[in-house]
Amino acid sequence: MGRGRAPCCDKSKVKRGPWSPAEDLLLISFIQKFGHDNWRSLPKQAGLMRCGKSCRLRWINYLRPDVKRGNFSEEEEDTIISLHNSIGNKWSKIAAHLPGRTDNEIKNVWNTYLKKRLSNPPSQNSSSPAPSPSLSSSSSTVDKLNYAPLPSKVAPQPVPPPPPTHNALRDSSTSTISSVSAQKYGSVCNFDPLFDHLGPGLKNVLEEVDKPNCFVENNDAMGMEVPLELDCDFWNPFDYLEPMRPLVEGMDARGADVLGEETQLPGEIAEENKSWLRRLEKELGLEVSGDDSSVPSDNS
DNA sequence: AATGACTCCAACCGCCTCGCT
DNA sequence: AAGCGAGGCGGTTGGAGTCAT
Repeated sequence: MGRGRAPCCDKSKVKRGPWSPAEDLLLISFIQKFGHDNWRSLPKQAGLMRCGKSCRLRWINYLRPDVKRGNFSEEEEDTIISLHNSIGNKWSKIAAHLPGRTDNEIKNVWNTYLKKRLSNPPSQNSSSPAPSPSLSSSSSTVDKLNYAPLPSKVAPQPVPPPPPTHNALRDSSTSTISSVSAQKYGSVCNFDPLFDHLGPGLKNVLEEVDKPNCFVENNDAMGMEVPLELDCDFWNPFDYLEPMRPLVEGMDARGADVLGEETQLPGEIAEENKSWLRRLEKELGLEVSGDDSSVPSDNS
């Protein structure tokens, strides 16, 4: 009589293992449009060959706009230790005290780093303190799959400034980006100058993500609105893609001028970014645009 | 250069809880 | 009250990257 738990999905028909960028984009796009009322039915509706649980986990642990990545601060570590002392392995409860951190991440940090540190405290005056987990992670698989820069142990990358907030974008007097012509950024899909250089495949993917809900193109001032479903300031698909977009001097991670002046003429894109686009298209298995034949096909 | 041990963390698994009927 | 389905949680694992030899 139905004893035993029904499997959450037909495991023979679902894809498992690491998520591809294209799957991430599908999931993000769907949740932006429709939210996630029903995780079980979500993958089918979104066109994902994934288990609902897997989608939920991927969203919560990685794709949510408010997920904080990178080093745990000392305060955060202290909070974890202190809460763990009092409530034990209640990772979700601990995570509730650390905005932007997920239970899974906290659990991993505890198991791989904090637990060891506590059981084997660094000797007094040690000149080689135990590395923080994020610092020791270097550029592992994780970095490859997460589409977000993590500090490297060897040569920490400069962390790009956070994306401009929705309000900042609206405020033409303060936004560095808004110093560029409103015409250029008037439409959401054109927000990133790189859009002009996308091949058709990547353009379709990114526009699909951006168009319906990430912003609404009503074009007063900058013409941008945050979707009702997402309580976030700003989301740019470029921030989530792998390989990581190269940093170009004088520009932020999305290629926007960070100096308050236009370092590039409208429509001009750093070669590094063009090359990055081509690699991205190849990686995603999309049609590679041909407007840039000068870019070497491989090895950066 | 090769390779085996170790580290780390995303993803999976299965149980628990909760809400609905 | 009991059964069921779905979401949530915590433990565990797989495998890529790094380090040591």
